[in-house]
Amino acid sequence: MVEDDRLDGRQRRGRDTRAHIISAAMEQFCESGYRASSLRDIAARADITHPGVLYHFPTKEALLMAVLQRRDEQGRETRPVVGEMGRAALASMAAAAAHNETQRAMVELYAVLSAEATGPDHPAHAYFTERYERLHANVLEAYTVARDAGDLVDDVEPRVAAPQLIAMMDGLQVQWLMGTLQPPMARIITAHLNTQLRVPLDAF
Amino acid sequence: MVEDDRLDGRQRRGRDTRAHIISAAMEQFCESGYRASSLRDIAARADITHPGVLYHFPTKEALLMAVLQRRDEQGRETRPVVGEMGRAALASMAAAAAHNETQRAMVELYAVLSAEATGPDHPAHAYFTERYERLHANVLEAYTVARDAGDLVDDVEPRVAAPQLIAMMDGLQVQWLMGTLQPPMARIITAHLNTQLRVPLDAF
DNA sequence: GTCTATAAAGTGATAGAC
DNA sequence: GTCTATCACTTTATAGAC
Repeated sequence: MVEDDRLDGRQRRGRDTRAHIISAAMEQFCESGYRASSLRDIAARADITHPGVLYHFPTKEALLMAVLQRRDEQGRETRPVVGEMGRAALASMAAAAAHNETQRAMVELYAVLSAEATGPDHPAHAYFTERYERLHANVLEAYTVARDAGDLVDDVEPRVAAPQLIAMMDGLQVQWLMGTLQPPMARIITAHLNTQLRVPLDAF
Repeated sequence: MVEDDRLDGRQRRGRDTRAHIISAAMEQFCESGYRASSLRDIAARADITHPGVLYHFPTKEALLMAVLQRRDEQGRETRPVVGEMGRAALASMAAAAAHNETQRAMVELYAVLSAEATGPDHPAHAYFTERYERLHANVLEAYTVARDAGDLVDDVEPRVAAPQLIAMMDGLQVQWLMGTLQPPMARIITAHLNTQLRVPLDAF
């Protein structure tokens, strides 16, 4: 019988090439965005040729979607909000900001891609509108629950506070990537939340 | 004597072709960003061929810088802050947000470009770091003056409040472009400023 | 000052060998 | 499953006519 995962010929890595390509694409998209990244750049990073990449992903766009999907699967960032309630969910947003500071490549990917995907014709446009709507719904609920629990200062309106918080996190990431941000992102987000919460969060 | 601005031959528009090209490039960059815009696209908009464009601007990068420079010259947006003091300067940020809502193309240009320009190798990287530093300095001073005039709630730290406000404005623009923002940007910014000011601004 | 023509390089994608 | 070779196209930029 023939071994199913033999490594003869050029088949060096067995079969998880697919996962390896996604990692390479992730790095490349992080550095240059989607449009400016070529399949050849990505292929080179994965130690393969570009038709090799296209064997696993029919188009460049399919590869992009695979990258975004993999990112979603491995969780983080919007996930912590789900399942937690009110004040705790808000605190986890500050934690996410702290976590982001250790993930420059990921932050870059989302900053560049979400701006690119602003145009309705961009292949990731639907992905990002859905992502923003989901995120907004989660944060809105967090503020609503916190208010109903009496955790918020009086004049905080969830419908205004939710887009504010999301915007602040996104905007800080650009300043941070640009290198023009002085204090840590988490500290700035915590300070913002502390103006809305009756009992302040612990500082980061 | 030969007329200096004669219109013989193909020289239809006299000499302000240069300005015309910049306008065309501005529109194109707005819609597609820098990297995805080709000189042919821009040339077509200016009713010219692409070598015609390259006669006036040696490289695509030079054209980009001309677009950004022209934008700075015709003022707006960061300008109102200069010369105004404290509370008034902060109010003008909310006014800028309102103004932006009538300038989708411009907002798009800056959102896409500032994310692209995050990478140190991008041709507009220096432009944007300088821009952010200048903006930060202006907003920082606005908060400092406002605080010293007793216009601010007690625990507002200018060094934290400045990046917060800038981030919120940038982040809201992405949500707005994406089409996932419910209330008007100006209202959201005004609400934020009103949590910091002793006497609230008029609503927009 | 603007054109046509073209160079030189890069793009996503396909065909077919191994 | 990955390669080489290549297609059809687009890109920035240049040369030279008018």
